[in-house]
Parts: sequence; C-alpha cells; structure tokens
Amino acid sequence: MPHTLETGLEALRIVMNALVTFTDAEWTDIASRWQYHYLPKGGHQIVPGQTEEYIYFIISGATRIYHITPKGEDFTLAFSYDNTFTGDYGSFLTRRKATFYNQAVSDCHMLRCNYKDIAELHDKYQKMERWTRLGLEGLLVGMLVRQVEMLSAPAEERFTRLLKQSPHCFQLYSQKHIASYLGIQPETLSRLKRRVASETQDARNVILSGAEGHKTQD
Amino acid sequence: MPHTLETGLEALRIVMNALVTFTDAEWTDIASRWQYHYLPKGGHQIVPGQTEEYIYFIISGATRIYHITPKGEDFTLAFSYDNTFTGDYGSFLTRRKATFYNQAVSDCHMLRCNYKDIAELHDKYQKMERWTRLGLEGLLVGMLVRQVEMLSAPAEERFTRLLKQSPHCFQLYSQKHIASYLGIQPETLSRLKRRVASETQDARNVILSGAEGHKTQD
DNA sequence: ATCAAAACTTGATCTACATCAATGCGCAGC
DNA sequence: GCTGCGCATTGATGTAGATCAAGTTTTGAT
Repeated sequence: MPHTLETGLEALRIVMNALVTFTDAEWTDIASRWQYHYLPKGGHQIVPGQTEEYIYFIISGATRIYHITPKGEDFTLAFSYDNTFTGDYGSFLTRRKATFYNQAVSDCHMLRCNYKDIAELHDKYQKMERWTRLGLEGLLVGMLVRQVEMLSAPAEERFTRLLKQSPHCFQLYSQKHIASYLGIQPETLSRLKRRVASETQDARNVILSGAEGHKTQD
Repeated sequence: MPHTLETGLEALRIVMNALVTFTDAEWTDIASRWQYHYLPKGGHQIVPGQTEEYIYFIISGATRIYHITPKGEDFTLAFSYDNTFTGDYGSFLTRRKATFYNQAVSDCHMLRCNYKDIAELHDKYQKMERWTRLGLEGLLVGMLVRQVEMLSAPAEERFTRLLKQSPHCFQLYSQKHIASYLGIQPETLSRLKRRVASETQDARNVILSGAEGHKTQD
C-alpha cells in the first residue's frame, strides 16, 4: 500500500480542484513544491514556541490539535484525518510562535509545503490566492457553526451531533480527547455514552464498533 | 458632523491599507463600488433566510451578530463597531441563506459593497484577493483564541478578559447581550460584576462608567 | 411629567456537570 | 505467561452557574 509522493499528490489535486481548477502546467508547478513527510504515532508535528513552517495534507492517518493551559489542562481544538489539511494555521499565516500542539494519534503519511513556497504560489497565481481564500472561508463557516453549538447546546446534544456528523471520530480518537473537544470531562462522556446508547440503536452501533476498532493502527 | 460617503471612504482606505497597499488608481476603482448606507438603531441588517448581499464597513455605530435557537434562546456571536466590518460572512461568501441576525444597537453610518462588485474586484486585482485572504486569516486567528477561551476559561475569567481587552463593549452593549456573548445568564453577569468590582479598582471604573457616560470614583 | 416596558439587581433554590475515589480492562514491555 | 500503566467505567459528593421569583432602576414614548 504505497503512500508515495505520487499517490498523495493525486489525492491532493482532487481535493484542491474542489475549490479551484488548476491547469496541468499550474499543477506541475504547485505539485513540485510538496514533499512527502512521515510522522509516526505519538509524534508532534508542532509544539508551542515553534513557528509553523509547513502546511500539511494528510494522505492517511489522524492528528489532534490541542492546547495546554497554564494549569495543565488539555483542550482539543480540532481533528484532522485523511484528505484534510492540518498544521497551526495561525502560526503559519502570521509567522508568529505557535500556541498549539498538533500530535499524530496514528501513523501519518502526509504531504507538506513550506511557507516560502506557499507565499511564492500566492504571488505567482491569482488562482492560488483564491484557493486559500476559499479554503479559509470554509474553515470560518465551520468555526462559526461550532461556536454556536458550544454556546447554545448542552453536553448531550453536542455529543449526539458529533456522533451523527463524524462517527468515524469515535474510531480514530480516544474518549479522553473527544471529551476535551466537546468541552466535558471523560467521566461525563462515559456516562453520556451509556445513556444515549440505552435510548437509540444506531448510537449503540457507532459506539460499540469503536470498542473493537483498536486494530486501526497503520 | 458629516458621516458622508467621502469621510467613510477615507476611513475605509486607512483600514484596508493596513493589510494591502492599493495604488490611487486601484483605490479609485475600489472606492467607486462602495455606497453610503444608514441603519437606525434597532434595525436589522440581515435576518435568517435572506442571502447576504453586502459586506458592511461601519463608519460609526455598533451592531450585534446573534443567533436564535429553535427554543428561542438568543446567543451573541460577535460585536461590530466603528472601523470594523460586519455582515453574515458565511452567507455572503457561500451565497447561502443567512443563519444569523445582525442588528444595529445604535444608529449606524456605514459603507457597503455588494457581492457582484466584490467578486469583480477579486477577479480584477490579485491584491484584492489577498486583502480578503489576509482579513480572513485575522478573523480565523481571533476565532481560535475565542474557542480556546470558551473551552478552558470559567465564566469569571472570560468576563475579566473581555473587560480588559474590550472595555468599550461595556458602554456599547447591554449586559444581556454581553452575557449571551460570554455564554452565561444576565443574572450571573450581574453577580460577577459586583464580585469583580469589589476586588479591583479599574474594573470598577469600566463597569460604572457604563451606567452613565462619565463618572469618576468617589 | 407620567407611565409602561425593559433592563438590571438580589436572593433562594435547583441541576448539570466537575471532582474525587475506587475498580476493572487492555495493551506494551519483560 | 506476568506486570504495570494509561484508559474507561461507576459511584459518591461538591459546586458553578441556571432557573425562578421578587424587587428596583432606567429608558423611552406620549
């Protein structure tokens, strides 16, 4: 199962073309700037204090972006997995020190592109500028939705929505991390799981399949 | 005092130039696409179901972007005031129906630019594309900060941070709306105010000056 | 100025969720 | 196989903030 540069670039092109269509010539240039990168399970793609040099495209694997407060509490901001981008966008875009951790929760085969190349592409191709703009728009809309949810929905509802919209997360990530993403304690998530499972059938399927799903490594 | 198109455009140019420098020729074109718009206190700039046709620049005034849940609860997502932009970005950018309200909480003198003109400017000038990209980056970073805060900080800390970082909000907006922005009930904000004021001097100044324009401490 | 409607305050109670604590489970290393 | 450690579960208890209820003050329209 070759997660090579070439197969990665194919996937990347499909994902990028969803927003902007690049010509073959443009694509050749763009593709030439990405390199294959491997991050083993547990490895950190970035930690606070560093400046984010790359933007990453995950060919296969999963990472978790999180923040540690001065008191040592761990909060998950976002999940990234196959065919999505990751990295500390804030640091990458502003060139300031990262404030977040980004850790592989399974072996990650990725492509990455450094800041200088992205900047050159932005200068060279208006389409590239547009691609980034459209991508940021999508991110922004997603964050607004999440913000409304965090403000207005109680824990149980946030949980059931995640269950419905991103069931795969329950296979990829530990309950601890999902709890910290939902803004609750692991104990509370455990109790919610049981309560919801006892009420609905499909919730049970998703939750239980997570239990057997440890084999997901590699 | 004249909140005319011209004085508004001057302010707009200064704000836009902070991210990208436009030539006089470019600016003439850009400026020609904005029009003066007045929204009286209480008026809605947009309500759910409409598609956002404009992006707004506030010359003077203040608005509040909020969401009403099916159960009728009101949640404030963002505040906009002098020299900031407003509108339902999500709807404007994606051309889908708005999900938010945006209401003037004081008389608003604004400039606005419609979707077609913004799109044309994006096509015509790479710099314009970049300006939007950079603006979205800033928004995104701000939202990440807010997300971390909402997850990790308790109500009192969120309150004192807003007090320190945006004290003017306590003059512009009612406690009800500030409470819904902080994710708490108005009663809780009232109690927090008293608790915090009894502890720190400068908090007292900010909070009390909200009650009536300008009052110094005994 | 007068009055009604909102906004804010304050107190009493309630509850969702956190915290603390004990136990069991599953996987990694020896 | 054991052994140890991090993760999940379950129960008992604590608490921040919600909710309910009654005032008071501010606003704004006539």
